[in-house]
Amino acid sequence: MTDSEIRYQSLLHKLQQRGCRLTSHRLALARLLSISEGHPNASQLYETLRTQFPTISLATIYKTLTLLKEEGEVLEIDLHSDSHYDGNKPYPHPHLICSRCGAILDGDSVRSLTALNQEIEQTYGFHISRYQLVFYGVCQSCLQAERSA
Amino acid sequence: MTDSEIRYQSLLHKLQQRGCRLTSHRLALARLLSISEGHPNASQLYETLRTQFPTISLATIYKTLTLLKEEGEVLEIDLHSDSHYDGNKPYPHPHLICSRCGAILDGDSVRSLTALNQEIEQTYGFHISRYQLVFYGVCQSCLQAERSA
DNA sequence: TTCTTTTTGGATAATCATTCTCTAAACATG
DNA sequence: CATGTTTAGAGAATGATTATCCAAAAAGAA
Ligand SMILES: [Mn+2]
Ligand SMILES: [Mn+2]
Ligand SMILES: [Zn+2]
Ligand SMILES: [Zn+2]
Repeated sequence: MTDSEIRYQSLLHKLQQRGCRLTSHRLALARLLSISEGHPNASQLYETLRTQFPTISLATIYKTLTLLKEEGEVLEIDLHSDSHYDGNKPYPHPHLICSRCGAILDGDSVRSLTALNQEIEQTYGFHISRYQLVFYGVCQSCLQAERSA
Repeated sequence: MTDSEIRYQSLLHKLQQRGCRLTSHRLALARLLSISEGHPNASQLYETLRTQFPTISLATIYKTLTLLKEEGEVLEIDLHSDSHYDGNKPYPHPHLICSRCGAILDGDSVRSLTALNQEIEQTYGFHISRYQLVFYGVCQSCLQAERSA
């Protein structure tokens, strides 16, 4: 069983547990989220699904995303113009956004994050329940392309 | 000269440098930003100013905020529903948002932030130009109020 | 100063992501 | 199959933000 299939089953399981009807639209969205490497927004999900399901509505995308968010199976990333979604790593983790190519990259695998969280809790007596960390700049491949040009 | 007056003069200076007209509306907004301890959003600024300047428009607030953002004198904090603004610390710094009382607190004075930035640049070969870090949770005073209750 | 030309502040209208509402379809039960 | 209940999802509404455009202010000519 591949990673994305495990993810897909997990999404379905949570929807079922909640007693939601597993319609073809919802199944297709869950699959798309589980196979998406990037971090699509609602419109991108909509446009992709519309080719196979011409009658699907944007509101259905939003409502199902909200369900999956509430079940902790999808992470919402609030950006300036809209929200993007991560269906593979539904826990808080840093994201790197390239201002050249627009890519939204995962920035987990940083050790110093736990230290930062601890320092915040200690310094400010603040009890953290969740965080959102976004870095804006230029990604590795864009930097390399620039250098070799 | 108080801190907020220094800040006020700095805002005015940048608007002048840019060749902007220093209207009463703009002066009032600059002053309000410089004396605000919290992190108001556009509507809050609007409502506050409207008592003294009944003809001011929300669009004027937004346009002046954009000017000051471009001049690096105001930091915009993108949150889920709207943007909030910091006219006193216009450089990126962490914010702590309390889900009980709604306060948006400054979370500068954390040493581990530079380590995190360095780790991101090294691990991912990403060139950071700016970041936004928001912690959600419960603030110190709300925790204390809860304990003593 | 007075008239003309140019700039731009800011009120109003438009936009667009997101949410609300309500109908029609799916489900359960007898 | 009939009848009552739930809910998916299409279309309408909302609300923060942005674009447009007119009037007022500045600049320049005479
Ligand atoms: Mn991610
Ligand atoms: Mn701040
Ligand atoms: Zn890039
Ligand atoms: Zn609080």
